[in-house]
Amino acid sequence: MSRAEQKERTRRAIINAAFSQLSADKSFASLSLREVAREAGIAPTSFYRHFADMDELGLTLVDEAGLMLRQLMRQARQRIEKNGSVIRTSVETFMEFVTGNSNVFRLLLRERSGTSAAFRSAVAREIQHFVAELAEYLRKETICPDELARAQAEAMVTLVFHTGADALDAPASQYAYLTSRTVTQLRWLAHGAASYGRKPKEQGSL
Amino acid sequence: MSRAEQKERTRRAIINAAFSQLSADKSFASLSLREVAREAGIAPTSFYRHFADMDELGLTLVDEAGLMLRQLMRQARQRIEKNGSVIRTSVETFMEFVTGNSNVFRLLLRERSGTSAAFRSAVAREIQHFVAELAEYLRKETICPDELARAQAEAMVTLVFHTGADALDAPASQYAYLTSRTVTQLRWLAHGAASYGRKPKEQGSL
DNA sequence: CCGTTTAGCTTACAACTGTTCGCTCATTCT
DNA sequence: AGAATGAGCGAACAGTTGTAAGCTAAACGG
Repeated sequence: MSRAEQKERTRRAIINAAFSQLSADKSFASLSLREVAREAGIAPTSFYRHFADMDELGLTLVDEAGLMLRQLMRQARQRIEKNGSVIRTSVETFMEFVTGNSNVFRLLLRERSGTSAAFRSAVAREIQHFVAELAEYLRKETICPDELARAQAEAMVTLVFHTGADALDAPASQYAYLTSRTVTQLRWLAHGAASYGRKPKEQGSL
Repeated sequence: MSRAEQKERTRRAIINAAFSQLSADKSFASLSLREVAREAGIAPTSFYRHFADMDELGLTLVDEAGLMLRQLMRQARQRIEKNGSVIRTSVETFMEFVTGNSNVFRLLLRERSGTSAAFRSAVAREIQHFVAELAEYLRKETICPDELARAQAEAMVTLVFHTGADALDAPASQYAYLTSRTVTQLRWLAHGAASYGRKPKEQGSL
C-alpha cells in the first residue's frame, strides 16, 4: 500500500471515529483528542500527523456534513420531478436525512450556535447554500423580487431545520405529525408571501 | 446575619458567577465547578453545600432564564396595548431581550439542543409557555381552530428565536434589518394561515 | 448556657486532558 | 544502493478536573 494511500486511510479512520462518537449526549466539544485517537486505532500523538488541532478536525466534519446536505438537495430535486408536490417532498426528504444521519445533523444543529466562531460561520455558510438555492427556485417559480424570495427561503429553511431538531427528541411515531405540521407552515408562508408581498404595510391589527 | 440568609447569599453568588462566565465562546457545558466556585469566592468543595451537581445548577439557570422570558411576555403585552402593532412590538421587545441579556438567551439557545436530555426538556418546557400563550391569543383574535393556532404560534416563535440567534453574531447595525425581515415573515404566516387555513389541501404546485 | 447543626475550609487523590520529545522503520526519492 | 522523508509509537510532563474526608467556628435550638 502506498504511503499517501495509507495516510488517507487513517485520516478517514479519525474522521469516522469522531462522527461515531457524536450522539445525543456527546457533542463535538465534549470529544477528546485521546478518545478519538483510541477509537481510530492510533496513538494520541499520531493525531497531529493529520490535524493540527481538534478544531481543524471539527471544521473538516462540518465540511463533510455540508457536503451531505448538498447531496440531499440534489436527491430532493430528483424526487420532486417525479412526484410533483414540492413542499411535501422536500420536507420528507429532509426528515429522512435527519433520522438517517442524526449524528451529522446534530453536529450542524449544535455547532450553529456553539462556542467556536469559526464553527458557527462554517455551519452558517453551509446553510446559506440551502437558502440561496431555494431562493432562486422561488424567484423563478413565483414573481417575487429578490429580497422577498430570500426572506421567504430563510423562513422556510429555519422551520424545516427546527422540525428536524424536534424529531431528534421525538419518538418515531411523531414523525408523520411533525412532517405534516411543517408542510402546513410552509404552505402558509408561500401563500402569505404570494398574496401579501405586494402590500407589506400594515394590514389588519397584526 | 442569619444563617439561612447567608446561605441564600452565596447561593446567589454561585448562580451569578455561572451566568457571568457564559459568553459567546463559553457554554454551560464548558464551565467547571472549580472555576464557578472560584468566581463565587468559595472553596470548590463548598459548592456541594448548595448544589448536588453542576447539572442541578444548570437546571436552576434554565429556570431563571425561563422566568425572565415570562417577564418579557408581560412587558410585551403592556407595550402592545399602548402601541397597537402586535407583531412589530413583539419582535422588537424580544430583540431587546436578546441584546440586553445575551448570555441568558444563549443559554436557552444552546441547551435547547445540548447534550443533556434534562436540559433540553427544561428549555422546551419554557418555550412552550411562549407558544401556548401566543396560540391562545391567535385563537381569540382570529377564528382559527385550536390545532392551527398552535402550529402558527410554533412557527412564529421558531422564527423569532432564530432571528435572536442571528442577532448574536451580527453587528448592531444589522438589528433593524433582522427585525423588519422577521416582521415580514410573521405577517406572511399570519396572512397565509388566515386565508389558507380553511383549505389545507393542495393548491398550486407547491 | 451548652450541645447540635452546618457553611465553609484545607488537604488529598485518582483520573483525565493536550502536547513535547525522541525514536523506529517502512516507503520514497535520487 | 543509499540517503531522506514522514507516519506512528511510547514515555513523560504539567495542568486541570470532580470529589472524598475531616476539621473549624459561628449560628442555632433547647
